[in-house]
Amino acid sequence: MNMIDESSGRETSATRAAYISLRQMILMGTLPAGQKLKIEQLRTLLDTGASPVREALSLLTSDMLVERIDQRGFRAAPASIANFDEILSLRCTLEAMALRQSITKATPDWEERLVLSHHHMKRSTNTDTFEDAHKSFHMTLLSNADSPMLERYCSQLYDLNIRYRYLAAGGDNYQTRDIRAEHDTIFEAAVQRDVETASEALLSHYRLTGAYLTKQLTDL
Amino acid sequence: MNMIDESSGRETSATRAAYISLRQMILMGTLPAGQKLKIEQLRTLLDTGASPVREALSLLTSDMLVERIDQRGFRAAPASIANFDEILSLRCTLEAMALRQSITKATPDWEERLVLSHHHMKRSTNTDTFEDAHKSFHMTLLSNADSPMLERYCSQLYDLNIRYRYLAAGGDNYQTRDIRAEHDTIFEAAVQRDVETASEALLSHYRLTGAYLTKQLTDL
DNA sequence: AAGTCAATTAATATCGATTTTTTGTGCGGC
DNA sequence: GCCGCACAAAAAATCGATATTAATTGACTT
Repeated sequence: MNMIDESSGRETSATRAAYISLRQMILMGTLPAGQKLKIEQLRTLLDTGASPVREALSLLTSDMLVERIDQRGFRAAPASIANFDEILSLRCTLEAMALRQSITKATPDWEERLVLSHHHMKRSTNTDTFEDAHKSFHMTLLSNADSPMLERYCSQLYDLNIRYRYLAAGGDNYQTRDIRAEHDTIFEAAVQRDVETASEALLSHYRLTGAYLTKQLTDL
Repeated sequence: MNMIDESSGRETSATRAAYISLRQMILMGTLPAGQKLKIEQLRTLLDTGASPVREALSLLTSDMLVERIDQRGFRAAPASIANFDEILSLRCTLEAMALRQSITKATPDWEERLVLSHHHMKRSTNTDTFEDAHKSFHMTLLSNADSPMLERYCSQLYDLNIRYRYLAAGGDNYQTRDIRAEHDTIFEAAVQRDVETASEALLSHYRLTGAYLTKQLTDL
């Protein structure tokens, strides 16, 4: 979302706290897709007021994680194979676009950030840390495109995708394939400023994961 | 945005009313880009409560027409040439994608809707009506892609673009070129299910308008 | 003259209560 | 037995007031 968060850290507003909790709960499936989200229910669950909850839900609407129906409250965004396919397809288009721009404009600074985030990702051991590092790596890849809206869309789509990973197998779909190698390929190509190889690798990375998840999702 | 509005018409909620007014004011420049949006100020301006205003602003955040800074309120999204270029570039990519899918899946029903919206657009005389009909035509073109998120993005970007038209010349940039012919070309190609011609025409339509607006914007 | 800090002011965020609106239910009428 | 209607319960939207937080001002120091 576009809530500008200066150097995070401290517990700022009640709204922000609610936003973060709710977001997490929706991504991880604690709040199932499609479920009605009643203010009162969440108010007690998060132990906060109705206003922060309401506002947090409004904000989640920007992320397409929550739907708002006028006069009829909120619900967690529904999930479906069709929706998953759509996300996948949009990601492929938009990330490819962003990555191309990013590499084209490559600078030493970006290169360094890339090296670092790649390194962090490789070091991350537990699933939780890895999740963050993984997103960070992917976003760093795109960060040099110098296109805030495009980056925002990509970030949004990335998060939407997370939800389907949890849906498919409790969020732990990383060990199943040799993802490391795929990341390395993308990383190397990016550093070499090889646009074609990098975007090919990125797309294939997504399509493989996509196919894998689709299978999981249809099976159950 | 994704506020699901069943068969509009009646004045539903105060929030919705505020949303519509504020949106219009931002698009038309009544509320200038980048301006701080104080709740109290808007509350009196719209003659409504603080809660609806606040919520409306939150919703406008989804449309990227308003930015929210935690603990520091809202402001109208800034405008810049860079931002305009970004919008243009994203529109080209996403609309081309949508149009391709739309035409590929062409059905008689879609064709009919297209004919109708094209007709309406041609009939629209005054600027105000035309604006709606124009958007409707463009969205109908994409509506058969059967990809809600993609359509939402396109709609969003369309609206963001409107703002720059107003910024450039009071919203009335239509008479300046022979837009009719361009629309006709797109329309004909779409009905003929000629993907290549249609997307080429659409892109050129956007790029021409883009170049024109960029010129206007830099001149002043 | 510039920078810092405290007090003041302005604006946002939040709460608790009230008003609308929607949803759910049972009672006749057909 | 099913539809439509009033009524009751539940939930959302909204209001008005208060608590927090950020922005501003101006005196004071260096």
